[in-house]
Amino acid sequence: MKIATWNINSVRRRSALLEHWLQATQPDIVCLQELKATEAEFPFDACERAGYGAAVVGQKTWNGVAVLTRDAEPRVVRRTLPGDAKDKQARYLEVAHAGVLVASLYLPNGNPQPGPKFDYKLAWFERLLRHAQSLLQTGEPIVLAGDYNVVPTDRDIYDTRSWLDDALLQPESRDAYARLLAQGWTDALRHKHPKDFGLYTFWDYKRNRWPRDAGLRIDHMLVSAPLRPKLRAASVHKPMRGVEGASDHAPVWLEIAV
DNA sequence: ATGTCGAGCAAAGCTCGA
Repeated sequence: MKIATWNINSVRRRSALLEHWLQATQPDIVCLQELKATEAEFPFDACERAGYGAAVVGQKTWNGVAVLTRDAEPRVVRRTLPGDAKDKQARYLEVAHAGVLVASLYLPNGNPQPGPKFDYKLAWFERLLRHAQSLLQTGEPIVLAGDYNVVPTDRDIYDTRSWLDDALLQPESRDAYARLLAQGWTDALRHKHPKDFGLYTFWDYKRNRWPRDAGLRIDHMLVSAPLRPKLRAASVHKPMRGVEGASDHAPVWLEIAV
């Protein structure tokens, strides 16, 4: 079984690209982030042509997450991250499919820091930590996939110099991610490539960063203990960053033995 | 500070967010 996650950076701008990519790669489950669209604006038709059903948590202009399932309608488990009923940002969606619980999450960017946006990021992270702990305690096969907006270590970035003040590299952000892993989650991509440098998922549009391969690893797939021994492969679909009209993120995928 | 995208507002170039 193949599961993928992709920060698509506007699902309307890239609906044709999404359709072609689905047809070419055929993952069983796909998590999308940064739809920049409401549910009404979501290209259900393009997904359907590629053979996918879709569940969408959308919002006008910003954020937005979705989960697509091949040859099936997704069974939605929850549409919000628990812990703050006043938080209306579309950043979390949980679906059950083929015996796996899959979450598509879009953690707040947090820039500029310090400031209210960074505070929101850290508060969202604490909510995720609490919910992830309760999910782990079920003992079920679970994948938490998405754009975490965290560069876990200096191995996950080309060079830290121009990013030292960025919210993605702050010690508080990295500490929260480390505490999440310490609960018992496995970072699938890093687990399969423990020593690799150049394992990136995001290349900023600015400053010629894609041609220079000046990337960051911020899109992660965390799997629960029952899935860890079943992990066959995990990788980045890097060519998708180089196509005409690309998102600034490449898809990440993993394969589980069934 | 810079750089490049995408969306929104509204009719063109700005602002915001990333």
